[in-house]
Amino acid sequence: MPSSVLDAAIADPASERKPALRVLQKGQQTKQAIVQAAVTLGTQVGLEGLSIGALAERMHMSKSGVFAHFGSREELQISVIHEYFATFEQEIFYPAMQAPRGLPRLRALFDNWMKRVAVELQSGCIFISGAVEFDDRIGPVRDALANSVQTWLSALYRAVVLAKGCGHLVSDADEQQIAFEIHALILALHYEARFLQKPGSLARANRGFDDILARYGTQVATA
Amino acid sequence: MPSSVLDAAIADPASERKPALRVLQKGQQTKQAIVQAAVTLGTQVGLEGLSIGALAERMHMSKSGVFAHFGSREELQISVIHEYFATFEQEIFYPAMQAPRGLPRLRALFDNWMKRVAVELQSGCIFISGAVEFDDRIGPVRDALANSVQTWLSALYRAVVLAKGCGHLVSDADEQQIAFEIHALILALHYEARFLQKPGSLARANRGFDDILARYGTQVATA
DNA sequence: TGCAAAATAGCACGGTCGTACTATTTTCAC
DNA sequence: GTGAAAATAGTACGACCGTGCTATTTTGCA
Repeated sequence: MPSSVLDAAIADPASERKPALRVLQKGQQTKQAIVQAAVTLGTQVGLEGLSIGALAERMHMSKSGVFAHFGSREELQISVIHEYFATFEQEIFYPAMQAPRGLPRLRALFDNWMKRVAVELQSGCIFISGAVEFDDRIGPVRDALANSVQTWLSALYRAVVLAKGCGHLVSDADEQQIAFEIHALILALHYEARFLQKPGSLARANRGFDDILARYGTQVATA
Repeated sequence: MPSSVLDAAIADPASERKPALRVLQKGQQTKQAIVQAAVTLGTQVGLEGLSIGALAERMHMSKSGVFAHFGSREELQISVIHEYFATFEQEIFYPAMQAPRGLPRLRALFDNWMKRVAVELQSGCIFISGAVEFDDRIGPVRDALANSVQTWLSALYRAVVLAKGCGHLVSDADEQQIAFEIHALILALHYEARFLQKPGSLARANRGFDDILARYGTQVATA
């Protein structure tokens, strides 16, 4: 899939002589707007609940007008997953990379995540709802979702490994276990705050994270 | 809703004179069979994915034949929730009550839960998928689901409180925090093992529970 | 400014859904 | 065995779904 003029020219050499292949401005522009709206809608009703008709209505477009941009519902769902992952990177991952390696960065990662969860408690998280919807299915949508989640959790895991490498975590700390437990806190927060609407959940997730650091952190880190 | 002949007689005094109101055997019998099949189907496709047509096909019945037992799809969903909760009680809660109060009982509760999760990793858990499906909806189905989950989590919470009361947990242990973290382990296990199919998840959930007990348990308990 | 191509709309089809209404079959006390 | 009531089947309706096909409109370089 060519994403720029350059890519298109490389992919199709004929375009050098026949310059009919030009930059499509309007199309890609509205497509991006559709995907944005689809993410908003998808966080509310899930990837499965996302329908082209409802999306078209929200965009003040016809069903076929929306449909033409993707060619299939699955392609729309995959676009939503990619876009959602991009905002995850933008809001959580990249800012955390500014923090110094080790425990500060790990803490920044978690804190940014928690800040985002505070938003998601009103709308929902596609990585969580999608996991439930596609856990026993196969196909490209599941693959896209699983890959995105895997990439994200790997980033978390690498932050833990790096923290241990910096001597910020005790030498016998199990990085996989720590990543598992951090993930667990986020999932429980979503469940108890969003579905059960139980107060104090946010504080409990934070406290759980602090406890993990207290258990595995070294004096070097706290100093 | 009269669930026995006695209840029916009490609810409607006329039935004493007019014995036309008799025990309906066949009907309730097949209704129970339908609910059982609906639970099996529901754990696979979720409460929202549960359709009367698919259920009828699996039961070798007509759509209207199945429908007549419930009167609405919502009532079917609620029946499924109740039935699912009952098996939760049967397989996890009641057996754990046999264990002595305190930490042994808490551990039995968790162990039984883990045993059930091992089964659910192939099929799914309605309490988890339902939470995602109904987290921003209102109505009787959401209420039934939330109530069942609340009841279940309260049982877990009370087991923690009881353990602390027995002196099996340190006096400054936060029971809500402990219940939150145990719940978190189960959710992460479902996510990582069922959706991501990551090996070692079961061991990590078990290790997380052991860590909680190691942190908050007293010498009295381990002795 | 014209004109090809891209973007969007309109329409139709087959499918599934929940459910209302009616007909048929089965159950079970007398 | 009979007959009323319960259980089940049959059928139809309107709504929404994804998607293919054919207009119509809009875009943007020549």
